[in-house]
Amino acid sequence: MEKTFNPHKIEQACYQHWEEQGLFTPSGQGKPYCILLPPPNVTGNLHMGHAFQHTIMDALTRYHRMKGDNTLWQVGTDHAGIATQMVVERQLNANGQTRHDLGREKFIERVWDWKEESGGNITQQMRRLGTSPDWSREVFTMDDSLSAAVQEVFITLFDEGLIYRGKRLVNWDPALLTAVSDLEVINEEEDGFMWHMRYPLSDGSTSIVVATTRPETMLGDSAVAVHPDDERYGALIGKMITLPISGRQIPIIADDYVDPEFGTGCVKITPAHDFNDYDMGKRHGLAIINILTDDAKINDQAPAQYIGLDRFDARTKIVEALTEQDLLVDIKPHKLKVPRGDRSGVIIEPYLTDQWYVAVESLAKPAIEAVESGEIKFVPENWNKTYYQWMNNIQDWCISRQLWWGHRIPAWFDEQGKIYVGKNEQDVRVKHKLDDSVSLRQDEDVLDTWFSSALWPFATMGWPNKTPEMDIFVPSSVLVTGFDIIFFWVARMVMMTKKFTGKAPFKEIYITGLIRDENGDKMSKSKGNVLDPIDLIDGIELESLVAKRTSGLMNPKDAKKIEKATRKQFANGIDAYGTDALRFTFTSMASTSRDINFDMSRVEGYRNFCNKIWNATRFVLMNTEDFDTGNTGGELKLSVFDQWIWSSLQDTVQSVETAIGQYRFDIASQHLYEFTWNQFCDWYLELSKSVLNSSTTSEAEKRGTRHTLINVLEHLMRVLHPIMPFITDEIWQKIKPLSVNNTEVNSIMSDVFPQVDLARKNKQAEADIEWVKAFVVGIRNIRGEMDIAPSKKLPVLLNNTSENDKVRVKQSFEYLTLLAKLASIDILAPGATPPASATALVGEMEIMIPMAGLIDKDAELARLSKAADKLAVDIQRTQGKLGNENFVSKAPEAVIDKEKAKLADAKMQLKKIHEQVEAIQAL
RNA sequence: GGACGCUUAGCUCAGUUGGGAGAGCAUCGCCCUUACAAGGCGAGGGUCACUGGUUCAAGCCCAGUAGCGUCCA
Repeated sequence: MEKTFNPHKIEQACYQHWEEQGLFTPSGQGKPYCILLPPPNVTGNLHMGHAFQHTIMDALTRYHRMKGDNTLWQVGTDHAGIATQMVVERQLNANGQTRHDLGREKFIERVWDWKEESGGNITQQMRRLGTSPDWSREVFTMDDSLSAAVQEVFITLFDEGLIYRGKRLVNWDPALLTAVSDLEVINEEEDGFMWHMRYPLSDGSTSIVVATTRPETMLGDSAVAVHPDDERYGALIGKMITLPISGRQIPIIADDYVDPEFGTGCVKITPAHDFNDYDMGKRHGLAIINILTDDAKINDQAPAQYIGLDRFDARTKIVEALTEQDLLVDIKPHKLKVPRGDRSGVIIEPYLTDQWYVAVESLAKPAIEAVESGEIKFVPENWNKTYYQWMNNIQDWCISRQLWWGHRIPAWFDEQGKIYVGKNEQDVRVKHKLDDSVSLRQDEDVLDTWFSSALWPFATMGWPNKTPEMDIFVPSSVLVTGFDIIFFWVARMVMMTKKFTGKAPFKEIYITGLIRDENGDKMSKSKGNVLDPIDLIDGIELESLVAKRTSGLMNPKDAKKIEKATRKQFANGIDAYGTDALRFTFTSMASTSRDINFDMSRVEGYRNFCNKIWNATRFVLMNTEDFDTGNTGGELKLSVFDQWIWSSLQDTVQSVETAIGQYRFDIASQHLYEFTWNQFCDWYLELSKSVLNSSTTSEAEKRGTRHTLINVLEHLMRVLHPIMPFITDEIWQKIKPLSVNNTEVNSIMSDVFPQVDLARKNKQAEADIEWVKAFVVGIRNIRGEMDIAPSKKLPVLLNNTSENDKVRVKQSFEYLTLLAKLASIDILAPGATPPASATALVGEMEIMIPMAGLIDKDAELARLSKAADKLAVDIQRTQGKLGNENFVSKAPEAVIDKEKAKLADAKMQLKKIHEQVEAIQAL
């Protein structure tokens, strides 16, 4: 083995082996365990959030697989209507073409070509992360099987009256010319203005001033609203206004939606161009006047001079016109939330169009009940509030998109506009008895990508066919996802799965935190703080990192700032930390908090952890490879520390299992780290040297320790495997032949997770080793504080020893000497006068290092005085408690006893220190 | 405006049913000790945001204040 762990050398070959051997497919035996991968966007790249969640899903998958469950991680990608269409359109644009030049059919062929060539990027990146989904079941939301499910669901819902067509306001992207979902609209605060405009009353009596952020929409105003209780305007309610520019007559209405404090207290109402105004318009029966075209230009509803103007040019012209007519009262700077399309970046318009909707009310009810009844549990539980809040205010779902790429809506219109829904035109004709004299035209629109994603839990299992998977893997075990898509995806899956299978889509929903940068900022391209998980695995040069972060920015002006910050933070680029270190970092950070600030120094720490494991293995192999480990018989004599490490391992396995059961991967990771580094490496390996390198230990003892070395390590690799798949398999391949594990499987991932063996628990051995540690630490302490070189071997005297101490000294002599670097250990006879010494306590036993020639008198006095101060504080506090009548009468007995013991111990220690101080001062 | 969350060591974070404040990284000192300098040994470092309450006892429970954040409208 090389001296340093080199992840790059092992990972890819290891993964290839797993995949070629088909190790990711469900065993077909045992309890079903299933995780559904939230299908990533086929155009996407693996980002830190994916890497984090995929690590958790993979750890769960590997753990359950090793526990013997029939484990399926269902994988696939989502066709991402807009994103994918845009990618391909951009390629066409580069050649001076548009999708219209190709026509719909040819364009869709081009998209499929693109998907075949480049659509697998993210799944390749998942492989780099070591994930173990069943690739043989990988699906794509546009596959025939899923498309069939989409059609079936659409037709059923339509036939039941739960899908309908309606004209209402939607989020309209005027660049992409499609409706978009709320999820695809980013509302961010931007600087704008509030224009105060004067509207004269038709009777010429007076005028009122309205305030708006969008003056151009006045062309579509159909009322002015005031609060019914607003005394300023009460007399005007019901009067008419002559709208400037268009000259239309509109009423002044009263509605308590109006906030009298905001602006002038008068609000212009434009039902066709604002969601709130639309609702108010419906309440008051106002005209809905659409003044825009699909691409957000002024349409022919407006006076001639404005027709065809872009919405922002129209704004300028209108403001000018109002100024000329002296109707513009004021322009105030104003911060407002501006909705922008996340793909196009343009401002989204509320726009009146014909769309398809799902009536969700009847679907929502069972979905709410599924959580209320505990059939589905959120982890952490608190997220169910967010879920309820949304589900109880749920709106009908707009499912149509004006795109070419996606599941085309299976609806046909005849010449009168009557709607027929069916699988295809033939099916529709048969179903509705339409002969060829009726001409039918299919709806041009496609379905929202989330519509197919909502069917993921059962469509991936073969629905609408009756398949074994439908029985075995529905409901799935747990959904691992971020809170940002509870509404858009999670809730919809629950509704659809309940509706079409009667079952829940999953039993638990583990909501992970969101990965942010080390300052708590969201990672984004425009901030230039994005980390690519693959770069953390493979490493990246500074120049490449700068180039990557500054290219393709929406706002190229940010490049300078980003470059500067990047050069500062990553002066030497990023090291190659390897997949296992990255995964361990993610699990270590997976606590219950909802924001996770990703700290690069943690990755480095866990890379070092990998190296520690690697080197511990080197040590174990050096001492077992060419030796008898007792596999083929021969007496095994386990030392106290052999028994202790086995005992300690049981606790670790138990803790890890408990933590995983509660989705506390941070706790699981901490136990693994602590055991591996602080117990196994720091103590056990050191202790083992006393047996292995000694000429006085028997062959049976050596065999016992070698046996323990190799087999504890072999167990440990299996416990670590779910989180660190590569290094554990690599090591396991080397050490397994030397261990007692005689499994036939050819990868650790197919082996079993170690079972807690209570017979290996050994309280006596644990207590003995705790005593040894206290002994050794006591001496190291003195050595460290007195600056005594580690190479200097020390003579040690023991005073005030109990029988138990004497037994332990005898038992542990070899390794005490080795670990504490001792020259000798002598037990003082009772009543003997010890020489002046530096001392440490193990219980009541005093460990004494004679000062002569070694220890400075003043330094030792200072050390003792510091310890005495600490004890004095403890004693005072404890005495105070025990002196408190209320405490003694009301606190539980156990707590009181504990305090008493604490006090006695501290007093004993302090007494000894005082004796020491006296002895040394007397020198 | 409504809902939720956060504030613990220099930094990033744990802290179970209330009962002696923890980890990693960073810092300081000593050490190339035959697995590991990506290491070993030792040390220092906290008014648990603030105020009040409940309790024998509060980082933890309750009320309020301040600051920060997210989602919804």
